[in-house]
Amino acid sequence: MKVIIAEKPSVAREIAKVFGANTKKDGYIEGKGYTFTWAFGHLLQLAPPQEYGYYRWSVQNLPMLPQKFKLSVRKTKTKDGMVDDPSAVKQLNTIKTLFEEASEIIVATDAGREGELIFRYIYYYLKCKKPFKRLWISSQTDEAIKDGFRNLKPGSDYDTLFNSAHCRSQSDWLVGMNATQALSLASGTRSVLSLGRVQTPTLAMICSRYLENKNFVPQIYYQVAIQVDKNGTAFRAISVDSYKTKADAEGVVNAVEDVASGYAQGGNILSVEAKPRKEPPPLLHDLSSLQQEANKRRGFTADYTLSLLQNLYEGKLVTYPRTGSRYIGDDVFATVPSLISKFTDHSNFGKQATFLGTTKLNKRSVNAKKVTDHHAILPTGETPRQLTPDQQTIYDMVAGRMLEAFHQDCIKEITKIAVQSGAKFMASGTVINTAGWRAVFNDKDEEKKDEENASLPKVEPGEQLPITNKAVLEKQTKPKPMYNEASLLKALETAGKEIEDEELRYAMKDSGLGTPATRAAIIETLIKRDYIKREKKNLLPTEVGLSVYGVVKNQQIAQAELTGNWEKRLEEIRSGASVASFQQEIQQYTRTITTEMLKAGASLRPPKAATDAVKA
DNA sequence: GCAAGGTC
Repeated sequence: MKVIIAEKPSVAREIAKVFGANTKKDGYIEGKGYTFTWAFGHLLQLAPPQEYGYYRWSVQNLPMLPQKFKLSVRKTKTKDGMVDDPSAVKQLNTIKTLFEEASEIIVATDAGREGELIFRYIYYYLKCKKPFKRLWISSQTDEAIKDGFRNLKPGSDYDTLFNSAHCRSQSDWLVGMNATQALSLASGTRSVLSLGRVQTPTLAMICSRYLENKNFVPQIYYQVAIQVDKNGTAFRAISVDSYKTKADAEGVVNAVEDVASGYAQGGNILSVEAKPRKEPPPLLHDLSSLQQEANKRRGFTADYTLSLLQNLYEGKLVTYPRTGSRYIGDDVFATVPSLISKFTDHSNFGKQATFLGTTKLNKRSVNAKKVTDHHAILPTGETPRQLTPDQQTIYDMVAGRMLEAFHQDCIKEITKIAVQSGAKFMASGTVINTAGWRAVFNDKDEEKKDEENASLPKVEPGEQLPITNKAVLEKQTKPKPMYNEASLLKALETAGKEIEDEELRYAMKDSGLGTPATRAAIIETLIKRDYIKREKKNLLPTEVGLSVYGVVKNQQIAQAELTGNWEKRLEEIRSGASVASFQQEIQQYTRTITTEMLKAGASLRPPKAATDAVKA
């Protein structure tokens, strides 16, 4: 019997369906001589410190450098503390039994570093010796699955990928566990002051932006606005120059030849420029872009959006949610027309779905090379029933984005009019000629914000028009805004883009900080540690967060570069480089950061603890 | 009591 193991039940079900296997058992599916089982993500993790004899938090134990790492069942929190997650224990037992009966194992965990780790940890934990082959596919259409099974790879082809995954895992443990204990112990408080490769740079970003914003000194400057009239249609133009003092601006405003000053037609049209601009549709959503959009439009937290999506996914209404790709392959694209046709009766965008049925689809979101472990989020075509209002919101964002992504370009005309009257003034306006993809949601709000003159009247160069109003505008330079969940998610995705070292920047180009699946959890961790808090839509550091930032801000652990550096080394390991030298470096860094935190953490001691320390 | 990674 061959056993196929997937990363999650949904994938195992898809594969079983292609084989025509449909005998459902507890924890697996049987049929056609195969058994299809699954994990629930990581069932196993690197064992916590106490399993190496580091029973209590103590400076004497630091740094904790286990000779050999152990694996233990994923833990879950109960009222009696951390216990083995019962669902993981049960599934592991199922897998164990199936592996014992197997002649061969086919590994169908996600095609990536963590997918490899999920399987190998299970395989080694169960001390399994059965031969295994690797299924390597990035979409779950019937064709992709069949094709993948015709091209099964030897399991050993992925040994170096496992090595890089294992190194990632161990390095995060070593640096995170040790730095956390060191800082917490040194601070003398009883609270946990956690540090890690991802959470600490994230905290640093929030704190540094907060301080930059708070210490920003706004500069006041002035501009002059005039109102020009063309046959009863007024438009506003702003001085091209800005002025340092109010007096300068008043000088300019006084020179404007407006009607009130006795000039019937004092506005001289210098030039009119009208340029058409094509605006291609947005790409399909990945998790992060959807979280950002839901936060902007509805104020949903990243965590809440993920949980709504998970509900929809479990209800088989949307495809896999924790994807980092905004593209689909040609195989999935082939199913898009029929997916779109399911929305022709939709109350909001039925009309656009019907229209798309009659036209050539835009293929901007179709690129198999940019599909990684999973493709972009799509509706499945199943009919939703009884969604909560928030679930409906998210579902509509997924479905609506699909319609947008395959729709036509939006064609705009951007008009700029230059007016001379004492000084030079400019008016600009945007007119949408063909809505294209923008017809789907028909949201005008977003654009109106920056385009005050949505449309401008037709004028010709050389025309002399009356100026019906004029005023001095007082303006201020603005600081970069504080982070909110949307802008932070974006920043995490693109973290590393500004790294100077080209190699490190390259190593991070496809990753950023954290992964789509973990970014929401990182934000929640920082909140749980009392490092940051939500205030209205913003994420602001607390006193604790700022003082931890003060201690670590110049350390490597607070820089996105650390991830870039690791990614570069991990990629080298994946292509065959030695594991030992990277492990040596990590051990050395663990010693360094532990010493540093034990020293620097003392500055976090509360006044009483500090006095006690002096007495002692 | 602690990381980051995955998922119900």
